[in-house]
Amino acid sequence: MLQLGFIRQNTALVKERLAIKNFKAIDLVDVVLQFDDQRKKLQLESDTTQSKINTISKEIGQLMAKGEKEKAEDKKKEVAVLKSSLQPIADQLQKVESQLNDALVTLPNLPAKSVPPGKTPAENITIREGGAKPKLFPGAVPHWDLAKKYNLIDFELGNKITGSGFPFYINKGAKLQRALIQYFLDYNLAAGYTEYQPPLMVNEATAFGTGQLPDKEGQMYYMNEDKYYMIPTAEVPLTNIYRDEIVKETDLPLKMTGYTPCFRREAGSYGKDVRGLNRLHQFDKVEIVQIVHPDKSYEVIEGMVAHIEKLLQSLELPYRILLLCGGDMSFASALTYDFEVYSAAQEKWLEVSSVSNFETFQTNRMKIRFKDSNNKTQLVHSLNGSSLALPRIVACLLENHQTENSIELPPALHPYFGSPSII
RNA sequence: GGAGAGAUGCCAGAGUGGUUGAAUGGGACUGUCUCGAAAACAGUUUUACGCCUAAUCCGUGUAACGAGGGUUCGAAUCCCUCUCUCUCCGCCA
Repeated sequence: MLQLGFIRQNTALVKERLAIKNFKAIDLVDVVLQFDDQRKKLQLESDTTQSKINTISKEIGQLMAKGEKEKAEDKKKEVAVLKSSLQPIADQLQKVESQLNDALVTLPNLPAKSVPPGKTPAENITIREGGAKPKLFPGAVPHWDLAKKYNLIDFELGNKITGSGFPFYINKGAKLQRALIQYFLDYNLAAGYTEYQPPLMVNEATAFGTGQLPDKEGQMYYMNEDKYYMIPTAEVPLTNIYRDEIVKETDLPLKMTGYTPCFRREAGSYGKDVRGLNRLHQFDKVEIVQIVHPDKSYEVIEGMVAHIEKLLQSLELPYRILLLCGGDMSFASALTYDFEVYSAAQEKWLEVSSVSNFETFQTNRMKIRFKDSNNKTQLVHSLNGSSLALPRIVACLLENHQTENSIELPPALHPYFGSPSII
């Protein structure tokens, strides 16, 4: 969430930036400030009264010790009066605080200066492209056909066992998944990330910390009995590792990576977008997360982009990097780059990674801070990126590298897969 | 799932109703000493939100001893609920 002090000091700028993000309820900014004014006023009243009560209570203690009971009784009456006057103020304060909080939490993060205006994905800016689109032979087919032909993935079986969007990976298909995960993790470890295997279910505080709640509640599977959410991405447990902590400045940057299945309800999705591996309810992903010094985050995000770009190059897939426009960015992000790979048989681009700088939006919710050289506590910045989401990578590997009677894998995968091709 | 014990500051660990935001020890930091270091000695050492302020300094108020309620003039200390940890039993990959 945004920092109140910042909103107060830069009200015009905040409104201007929110507009770039295509946020409709700009008036909420003023509402927030009004609630904050009320809150301060009420707190002053409440604190002053409480202070008086505390003073008198101490006096009562001293009187009792001296045995001056009557005087003490008089003081008690005094306190009773103060307390009854405090009650309505305290109630009001609590109400205003929760109203303030509700409104504040509804405001999305401000887009960075470099974010282009725009409302739809069409207005995203292509930063660069790499890798050549392959020329497929006549008769080349989409990945769902290849998956069947080589018995790699069974979608129907997944339907039987769970439901649509929960495929089985079989034989070489399962091994390819395992190879990719291992390769991606090793690649991240070599770049200095620490590997974590986090829980796949998280509690409410955790889901709130990274911004899934209250905004994207319907996107997550929920365990009603235990009040746990299935993670939609490893970002959620990984970023929350340092929730409510004041880290040492010298420990920054904190770099975490982890492989997890991800669970998304994807309510409302249908049609050809969900065909095959394009959109699933459960999929595998390797994630990278960084907690960094606020001065460094924009440098770090470029580093993360370069990191993922090299990984994609090693897979020999045609890709492009998009700078997302204001309207297409997520609620919590200040700057997002999307990576898309070209699916040659479907003849379309598929998103396989999203790299974002959240600045203090998440860390303000999670209270992840550090002490700077002046010994002042301030919020760190958080970032994350997929490196990478597996299904669409698999789809493109299968489609783009298919030959008449096999699928050739890029050399980087050979040691992990144990063979140069899928036959 | 059943029975019992417990949850205090960076860590260990006191504290069972009244100057306790919190003893003591350790750690960390600062200073003295030293060529430097160690030792010794002295000092400092939580966070959030108000007020004051040019100030994120200083001063000052309120709150926080797992979380949320309650009793009381007053609660870390008493009561209730929840969460978590430990021990024993049961179950079990």
